[in-house]
Amino acid sequence: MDSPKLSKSPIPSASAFASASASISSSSSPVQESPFSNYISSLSPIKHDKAAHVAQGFVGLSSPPLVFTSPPINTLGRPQSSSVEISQKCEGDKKIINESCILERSVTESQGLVTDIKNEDNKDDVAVQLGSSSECVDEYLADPVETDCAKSACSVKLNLKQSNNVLQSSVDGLLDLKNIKFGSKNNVGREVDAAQFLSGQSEESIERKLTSDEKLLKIENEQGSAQGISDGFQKFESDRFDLSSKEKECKNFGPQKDGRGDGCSNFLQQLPGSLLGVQSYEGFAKNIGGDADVPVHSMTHEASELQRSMSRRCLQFGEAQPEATATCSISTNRANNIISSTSLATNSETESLSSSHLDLSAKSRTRQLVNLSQLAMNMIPQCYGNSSLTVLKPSGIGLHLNSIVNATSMGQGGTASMKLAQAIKSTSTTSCQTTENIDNCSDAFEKVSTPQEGALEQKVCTIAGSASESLFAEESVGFHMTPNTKRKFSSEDGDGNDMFDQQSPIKKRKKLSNSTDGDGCKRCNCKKTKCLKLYCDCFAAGIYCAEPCSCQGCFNRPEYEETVLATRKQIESRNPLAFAPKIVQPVTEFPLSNREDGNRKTPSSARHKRGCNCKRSMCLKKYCECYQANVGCSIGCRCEGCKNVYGKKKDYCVTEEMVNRSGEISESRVAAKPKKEIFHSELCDPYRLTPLTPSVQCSDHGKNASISRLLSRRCLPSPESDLTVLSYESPRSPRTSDSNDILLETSKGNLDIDSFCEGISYNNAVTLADEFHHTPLPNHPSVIIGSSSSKARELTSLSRVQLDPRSRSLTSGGSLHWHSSPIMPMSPLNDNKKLQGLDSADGGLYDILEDDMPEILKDTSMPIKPVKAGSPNGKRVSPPHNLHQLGSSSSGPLRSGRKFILKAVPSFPPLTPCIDAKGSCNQSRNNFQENRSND
DNA sequence: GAGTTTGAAACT
DNA sequence: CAGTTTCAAACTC
Repeated sequence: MDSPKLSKSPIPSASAFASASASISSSSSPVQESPFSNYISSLSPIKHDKAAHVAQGFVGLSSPPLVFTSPPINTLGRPQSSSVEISQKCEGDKKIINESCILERSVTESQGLVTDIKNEDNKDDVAVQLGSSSECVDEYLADPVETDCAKSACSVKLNLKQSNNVLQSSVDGLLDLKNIKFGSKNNVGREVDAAQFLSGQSEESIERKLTSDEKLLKIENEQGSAQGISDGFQKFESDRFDLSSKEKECKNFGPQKDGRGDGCSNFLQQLPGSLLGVQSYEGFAKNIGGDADVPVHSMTHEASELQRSMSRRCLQFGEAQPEATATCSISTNRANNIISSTSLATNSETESLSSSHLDLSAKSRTRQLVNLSQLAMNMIPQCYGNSSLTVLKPSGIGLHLNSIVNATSMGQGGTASMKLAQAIKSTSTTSCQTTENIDNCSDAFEKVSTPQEGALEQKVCTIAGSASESLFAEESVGFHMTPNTKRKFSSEDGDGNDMFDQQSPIKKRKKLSNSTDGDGCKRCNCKKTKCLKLYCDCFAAGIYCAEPCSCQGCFNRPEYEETVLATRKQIESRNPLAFAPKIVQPVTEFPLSNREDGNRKTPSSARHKRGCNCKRSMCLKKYCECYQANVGCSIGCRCEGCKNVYGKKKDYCVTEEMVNRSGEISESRVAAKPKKEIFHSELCDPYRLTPLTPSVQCSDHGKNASISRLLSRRCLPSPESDLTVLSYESPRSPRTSDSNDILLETSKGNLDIDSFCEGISYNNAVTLADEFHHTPLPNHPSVIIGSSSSKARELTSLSRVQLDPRSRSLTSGGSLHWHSSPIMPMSPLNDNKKLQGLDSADGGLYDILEDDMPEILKDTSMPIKPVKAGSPNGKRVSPPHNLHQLGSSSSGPLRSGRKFILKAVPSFPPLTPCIDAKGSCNQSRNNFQENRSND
């Protein structure tokens, strides 16, 4: 994990903000970029922890910070920056009685930031929102009670609105001011929290500051600057729980009725999650008190805890996700967001629950929603329109063995990864906090929630799990849900803090239950490594050792956080992917027939990133990491006599072989293959080396990187070959089948994001990212082709070449690309040169991306789907044929890529909100279709 | 529970 | 990069 310090240090964030602000002005693109970074960060524990790490995440990539700063998604960058600006303005203008001026300024600035997006209408909206936000703040400050109520109410509304807006916008595929606005709004609120929080200021100090500001604000309010507080409040009371109505309003999305809404949200955001939040919450509760089922007191208490936890979470998650500023917790917030958005259902119960919850989480929600939406857009354009839930899941592609075990056994829960915990560090809370937060949330739900509680909770859990899992692509890439989380959920009390406290009885209980419950959580028994090496499952999984552990001299504990972090850094320096999930789920699922043995269907054709090296266990024992992870062996495995019940390497290879045969591409590739790969392929397929190296192979952290390079190069001996690969895959070849499945799912309308996301192989993710960055969705067909993990690489390389015209020039630029929003239209035309250059020029960056990148990013699943859907031509794909044709017919690989795309495109149509989101995408898409029709 | 086996991680 | 050592989990008894 990244050093917590980085995440802690406000400086990075500040710089990020500044850059973000700058980037904001540039256009929506920056925003889009952030999601990837987030994914990346989430996926790789290392990067997650720190906000900074986003930028740092792929240090090697040299991604420009600005890129990451994308506004909405990258809450860090934009939000903060905007918030900073706003705050500065506010402070500077404190004396200014006329809010309108402030608002106008803020609006103007915000508009300036959003230069590209600017629309008159939007402007109005922005102005309204901004003003409202400021008003809200002022109001809040002015009248603690009423404002609190109003705020809470507003926050609820805002949350809903924002979420709705975000969702809607996402659905609409619109990356626009709204998102930006939200980001900026959020930023405003955050700034206070984040800045102070990060700076280590105590809540009290914050409160004092607010108080001081309050006076000024009060004055402003008195002058009637805040129109709507009273009105809004009244309205709120009348409608406060009418979430549906709010939601409608949000959907209307027009200028927000109440400026307050924004302001409230802002205010909430500003709340550090400390006293302010509590106060607001209290006020809210008091106001609502009569109606509230739960005693105000308890609610307040919880609220305070939630706020605190939120803050912590925010920090943690913020680190976990670069995008998130200190304020939001990703998993929980997301869950909340999702819940609120998804379950916005008008139920009073839900309302009450959501209201309390929303208030608390309001800050993060918008952000999260934005992030999610963006992520979804970036990652899964097709799914973008769908609920955030779907999006979430995808993120968690890779998992540590521990995580996997847990995940498999658990299903939902998971403890916050160490990474997250590290993020927490800044807050001085332990890693357990994440879990704690979750617990708190769950508790809050329980207390506040009504009958739906269970459902909501479950949703939350699911969401959290998905989020964690996904970002692990999310980290959660990001987030690795560990057994601990599960425990907490399961446990009633679930005191997150105690989670890691070995001595706490609760832990013991948990341990007992856990050990027996088979949550799958591994606990270490390290004796010599002090749990500071990858030998330690806990450490490797990014979690602190807990009570269940029997380790000796353990330093993998919150109290030794610095040591842990330092060690992690060291290890990461050696192998950036050391803490990345070992199991990746390539999109490609081989035909069941291939997995005969796979009696236990490998959940999603997941594979071990590096593959196993079993010699004697025949992959039938837990010695085998593949087996242990319940995944089949793949080409990447060097195992001998593989009998993995989840999937024999041989089968895997056979599948590849089949593909190859159909494509007949393999030979040329084989020639190019490096010895190692040949060796692998040979193992798999004596006759033919599988041209496509499974993503798994790529995953060898350091070592594999080189391999991956070789592979990519091999794959790209000629642009044509690349094309061939693409074309080849595009058809319904076995490989494509996976993609097709995905498409089918999507077409059904039930995009199984989870599976989809999970399905994305680590490498694929990289590919995907590249593709996204480089290519607009319309062009993605090629990407689609690469759905299979093995394909992923080729595709990746190919996509790079084809998709990213800049690949050459931007060797390091890869990072940029990576970060760049997927939406960014890529120049459809790529030169063969680029392809060629790709191999050599890409160099480390690509390697990093491919090998190191979370598969989610790489995953071309998105494109795949379209391909699949569009794969009427599936058979057409005779590999050589396509290659040559493409190559010959089209002047260059690029062209061939286009052709391929054309074929694939047809399937796309349904897909993508993302694409639709941007006109450019649509245009390209249309063009593409046209070309296709012409062809 | 001790000892053995195993393969990943770490080291050279 | 390959080989060796170290380590801890998995396994066996």
